[in-house]
Amino acid sequence: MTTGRAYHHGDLRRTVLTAALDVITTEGPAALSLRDLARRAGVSHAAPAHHFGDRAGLLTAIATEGYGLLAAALGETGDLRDLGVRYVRFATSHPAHFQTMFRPELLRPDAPELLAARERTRSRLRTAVEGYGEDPAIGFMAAWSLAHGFATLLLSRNLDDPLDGRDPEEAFRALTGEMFRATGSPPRRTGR
Amino acid sequence: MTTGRAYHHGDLRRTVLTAALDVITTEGPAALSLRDLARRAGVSHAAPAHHFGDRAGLLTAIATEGYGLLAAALGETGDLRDLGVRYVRFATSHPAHFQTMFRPELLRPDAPELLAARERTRSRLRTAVEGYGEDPAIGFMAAWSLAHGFATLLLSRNLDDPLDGRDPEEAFRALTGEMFRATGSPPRRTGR
DNA sequence: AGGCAATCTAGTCACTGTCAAGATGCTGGG
DNA sequence: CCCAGCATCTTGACAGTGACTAGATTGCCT
Repeated sequence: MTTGRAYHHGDLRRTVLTAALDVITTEGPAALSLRDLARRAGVSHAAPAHHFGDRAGLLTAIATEGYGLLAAALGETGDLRDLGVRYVRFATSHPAHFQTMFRPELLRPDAPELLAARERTRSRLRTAVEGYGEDPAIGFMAAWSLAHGFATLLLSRNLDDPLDGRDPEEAFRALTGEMFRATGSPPRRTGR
Repeated sequence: MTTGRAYHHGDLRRTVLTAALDVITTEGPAALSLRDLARRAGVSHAAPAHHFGDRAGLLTAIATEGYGLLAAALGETGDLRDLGVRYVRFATSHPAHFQTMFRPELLRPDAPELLAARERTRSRLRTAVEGYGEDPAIGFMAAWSLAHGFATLLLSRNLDDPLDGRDPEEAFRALTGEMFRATGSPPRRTGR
């Protein structure tokens, strides 16, 4: 019944994933209901569990995918400021992934695919920041904190007033301009 | 039964609140169960609802209290860097409040006490940052993003590696030192 | 053609939030 | 002093949820 073919939905895994992203985008990861996702996909209430195990498994899959997408979104820029802008852009264009990635209490903490994807993305960030300040670890934390804080406040609708209609990416660019103005090595511009 | 006096627990509201803070600290706001809190307080399953209405009401109360505590924790410093350190210190010493404050999807979005407390704290931040950069709104977002990002990454256990045993507050101080080094007006030191 | 594993269904259980109706104890006005 | 009213708490019920089990269906591989 439901969609046509009774058994073997075809691509249930992907269908559930995108439905989940929809829900998370509008109502947050806490509002996720496996049964609701099953209804949306037109399958029985226990079907999603077969693909993801349980709720934490589904969210872990989303987070893992998110780290992959983030790594791709960051690209190969050598410009630190561009890197930050891309980080912010990823958060606004993939809010569900972004939110889920930073809610460890909802994930399987030791899922190997997740750990691998996260480490790959993190080392990408780390090497990109290298050579900008004196202490690489401090510089890494500084750059990440700035971009992450901006993205987080943006998604939680805490920057609406100060932005006042401005484009978030442009605001972030201005913001980094003000802060990084005279650090050790100025960012070399790459063609974006 | 349970604790001695049958009816009229005495301070159920506060008891439930602190139990909730306990749970949120270790397992996050999503793991909160009103029935579990009732059990911990030795009270019937529907008793908490009388004080908070529903789950969102409880979390809204926590967030409201959090904004008050944050305003108090920020104090009256004129030193921008100290202000950031205090922001980070608040996040680490009141993790449950901090996390709840920035999860709007779990809160009553238009609770007047919440809006008032938030606006009071936010304007405190805004005026503190005023006069540091060129564009006040940009400076406000920059300072807040940096402190908030650091605090958020810290609480989600994303900075464990780069910190490598260092004291978070000291790391944040070093971090701001590197970033703000040559902005418009250097922070004037106040006796802390 | 036949079996096998992947996929999905159906049924169940304990748990949760929320609501309604009733019980209990405090408090202040006569 | 007492009793009416009110805040507080209990009890019971209902729908929705995640998770588990056993069984049905289907595509694939040899």
